Amino acid sequence: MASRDSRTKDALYCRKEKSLGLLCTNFLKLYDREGVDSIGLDASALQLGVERRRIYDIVNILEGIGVLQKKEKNQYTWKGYAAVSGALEVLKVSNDKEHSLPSDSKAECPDKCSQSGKSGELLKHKREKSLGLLTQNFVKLFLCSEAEIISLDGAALALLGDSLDRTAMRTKIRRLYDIANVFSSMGLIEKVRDPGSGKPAFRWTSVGRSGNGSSIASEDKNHKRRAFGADITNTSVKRCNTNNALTTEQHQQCSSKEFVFGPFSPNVTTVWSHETRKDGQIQNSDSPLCAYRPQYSNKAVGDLFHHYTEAWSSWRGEAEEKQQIEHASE
DNA sequence: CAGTCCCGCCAATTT
DNA sequence: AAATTGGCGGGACTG
Repeated sequence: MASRDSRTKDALYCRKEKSLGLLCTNFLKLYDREGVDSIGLDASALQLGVERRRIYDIVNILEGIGVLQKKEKNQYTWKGYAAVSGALEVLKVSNDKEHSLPSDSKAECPDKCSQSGKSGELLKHKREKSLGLLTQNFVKLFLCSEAEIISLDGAALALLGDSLDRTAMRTKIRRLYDIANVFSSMGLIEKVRDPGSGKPAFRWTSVGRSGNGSSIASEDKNHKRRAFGADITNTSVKRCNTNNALTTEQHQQCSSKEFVFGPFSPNVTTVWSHETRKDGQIQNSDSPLCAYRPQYSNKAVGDLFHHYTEAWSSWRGEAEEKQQIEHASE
């Protein structure tokens, strides 16, 4: 009922300090050291100074990339960046096998969904809307196509299957923002401007895409989001914190303009975003699967699907890195 | 004003 | 029943 708010005054509060991306950076920094292999959610929340809920977000996304793996209640196993390459490869393959767009109403569980009788409409597969699955599907969008730039709107549209529901779209996009922030903090993607519409979009930062290059490109070499002076503990004023009056912590203004984008190269080829009002510059291929094209009431989705089918014949040489997929240790 | 996305309510699951 | 998980989206914050 009554909510604690109206802190319109002394808010020395900086939103960026509470961002999921920063939290992720700190989380990773906290566990990316030798000797670590078990992560307790309680400890994480405590160490990072955030509520449990936030840890779940980070953990679920990270697990989708293979950085972590749930061990048991409250416990996750640290797999590290090294496991990302393998996880990404697995995602490509899995996408290869699925011959239909993943949607919210389509299950893809590998096991037999022996759901006999019993109107199990209620006991829906919870994975359907999990952040983890969304994360993986988002990755597939980048890895399984030639598209260089993808906007969250475009991704949401594609991942949504159809249902042009305004509400569903908004919710999906909101989730995508979370994932994008985490990925950005890890350097997996970079925010760019859609040259066509000028709207924000993301680009996968060469990790897993054509050309082996190297596993996980940058883990911590070029972070634009500066962390705090030296405190991993992200304890600061909340937007509307009642108790827990912290002393006047040294609040260095984090706003200003200090975005240090690396040497970008405004070089794009394909654009994934609805409203793509560019010339028919979209490369057209003649994949046999292009024939199968469900009637999406939206052109954007159609294009997206086009890219998917186009990607079917892309990865052929998968026998190059099949080593880091294990999970032997505990 | 258009993007972002924090925050935490509360439902679903698990213990 | 209590404790964990984690959808979901209102609405505050940017730029």
